[in-house]
Order: sequence, then C-alpha cells, then structure tokens
Amino acid sequence: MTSEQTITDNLIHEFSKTIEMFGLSPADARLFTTLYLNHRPMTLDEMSQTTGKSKTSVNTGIRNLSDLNLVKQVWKKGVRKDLYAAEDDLFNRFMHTYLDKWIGHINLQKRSLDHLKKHVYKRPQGELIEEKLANMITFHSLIEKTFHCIKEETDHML
Amino acid sequence: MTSEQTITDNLIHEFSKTIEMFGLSPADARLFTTLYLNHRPMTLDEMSQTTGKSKTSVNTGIRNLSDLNLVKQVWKKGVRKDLYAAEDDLFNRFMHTYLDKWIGHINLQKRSLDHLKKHVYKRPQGELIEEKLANMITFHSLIEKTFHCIKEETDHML
DNA sequence: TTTTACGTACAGTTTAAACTGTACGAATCA
DNA sequence: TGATTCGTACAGTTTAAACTGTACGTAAAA
Repeated sequence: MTSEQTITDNLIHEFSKTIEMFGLSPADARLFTTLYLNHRPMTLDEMSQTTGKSKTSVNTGIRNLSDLNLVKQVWKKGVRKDLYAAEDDLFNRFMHTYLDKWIGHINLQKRSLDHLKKHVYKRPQGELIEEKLANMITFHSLIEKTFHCIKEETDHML
Repeated sequence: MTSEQTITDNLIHEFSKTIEMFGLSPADARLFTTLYLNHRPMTLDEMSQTTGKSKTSVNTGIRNLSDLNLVKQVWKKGVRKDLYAAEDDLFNRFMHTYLDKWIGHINLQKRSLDHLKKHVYKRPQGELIEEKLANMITFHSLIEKTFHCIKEETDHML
C-alpha cells in the first residue's frame, strides 16, 4: 500500500542519503530534508513531532544546520515561536559549504606540514620520512588545485 | 622535548585528518597513514603493535582499506605472514575512490528519484512536492556534472 | 505584576560503533 | 604425521555519540 505519507517518507529517506554525502550526520540530513520538503517554515515543536525526535535534539540539529548556513530563521508577525526554513538553492549552498570545508582544511594542513618539514630536516634519520612528507605536501597542493577548479566551475553553473 | 617519535606521531596525526576528509573513519585513516609512512610493508602483528590496536581491529581495518584499493598485499618469499603496503600515488588513488563513490551514489539516487517522480505525479496533492522533487533532480544533475568535470580535470594532472 | 510559553543548558540514558579476547580452520614447519 | 603459527569469525565488552527529560532563564501575554 502506497500512501501519500509513504512516498514522502521514501523521498526524505533517499534525499537524506545525498545530504549525508556532504558530511552531515544522518539525523541532521533527515532534519534538513524534512524542512526542505515542508511547504512552509516550521517550529521546533513541529519538527520534533514530524521527525519523532525530542525538542532538544531538534534544537541542536537546527543549530548545526544554521552554522552551516543551510537553514535560516524566518520571522512572521504574530507568531511567537521561532520559525525555520531550509535554504532553497540547494546546489550553491551545499557546494559552497562543502568546498569551504575542504579548502579551509587544506590550508590548515599545508601550514602544519610545512612546519613539520623543518623539524624533519634537522633529524639525521629524517631522509626516510622526507620523501613521504614531500609527497604529502604535493598531495595537498593537488587537492587544493582541484577544489579551486571546482569552485570556478560551479560559479559558471549559476 | 621533540623526539623523533613525536614528530612522526604528529605527522600521522595531521595527515590522518586529511584522509578522514575522504570519508574514512579515524581509525582507518590512522592505519593507512601508519602504513604509508613506514618504509617497508608491514604484517598484521607489526601494525597491531604500532597502532596499539588489537590484531582483529587491524585486520578489519586492512580489509576496509583493501576494499577501497588504498592498500595492497605484498608478497615476499620466505615470509609466511601477510604483508601489506599503502599504495603510493596518493592523489590518484584517493581522488578516484572518492569520485567513484560520489558518482556511483548520484547515479543510484537519480534512478530512485525518477522512480518516485512517477508516484508523485499520480497524487492529487502531489503538486506541492512536485516542484521540490524537480529541484532535487536538478540538484543531482548539477552534482553529477561537477564531479565528471573534476574527473576530467584530475586526469590532466597526471 | 503575575502567569504562561518558549528556547536551551545540563545530567543521565539509550543506542550504535569500535574494539578485544577466545576459539578455530587452514597452512606451514618439523 | 603432529606441532606450530597464522588469519579471521564470533560473542562480549568498552567507548563514544545520539538522544531524552527535567529544570531554569527569558520574554511575551494577561
């Protein structure tokens, strides 16, 4: 039996898996999808009810999503409760969040590796590691290049 | 005090974080890095000793890494124990593993969404979801395009 | 002002993942 | 052949994450 509810559930279930690919937890992914599929902004209580999770869980989930700029708070006069809505330009939002995460990480890491490089040089036994370390640095540079490339590509896709 | 051991530990710790970005668990990432930094292939017992994990853990970890084609088994005559080594072309290995994961997922997902689309059409209340579903499909198409683009780019980087 | 309703901090609980030790089959060595 | 040593399956344990309920501060409503 294929009720309306079941279709929506399938849709939520499937789409959440894609969201998880961007590094979100299953719970957060599901929350986002729920919010995205809802035709109007939701309160914490509504989300709690819909997802079957406690209000506290929903609250922390919303905080996570907000930190990633995937969800926004919406104001509606006369409504006392906080209202939240999913950002709707899926591709740009997720790609940017994702690329920023990668590029930010790579920058940090290149710094760390460069720092370690100096210490390795000072060591007599360092030669063995030295080549590997050089490879790692190259590795990071290639990743950086790749993701900068994507960033440019995605801007063309607007 | 900056002993040789501590430098290697730092290196393992830092580099593992990058490996984790590719979707590997902290434990698997650490195992890979340990193997990568070692100048010669290692046995399960050696890895167990070096990582401080049980032999069973190392065993399942190696299986995971092998499934991802990030580690290879090495044969050396006269040595009875299984020997493993990390694949050394980091960028190609990880990028391909990564891109395949993404592209494979997107293909599956497009299929699922197309299938759900038919059911939604049949529903009278389906209009509300319909637009969202269309957006999701577009979303997946854009991701697909992006990752195919990267795949081409990375081939140029050889 | 008092009362009510909301969001969130916090401590405790549940659930799932990671890990370990034992045990056993297969392969090597004596 | 029997003894040893390896890899791995499996059951039980530990550890970390996710989640819940209570309790409290704040702000709106009466």
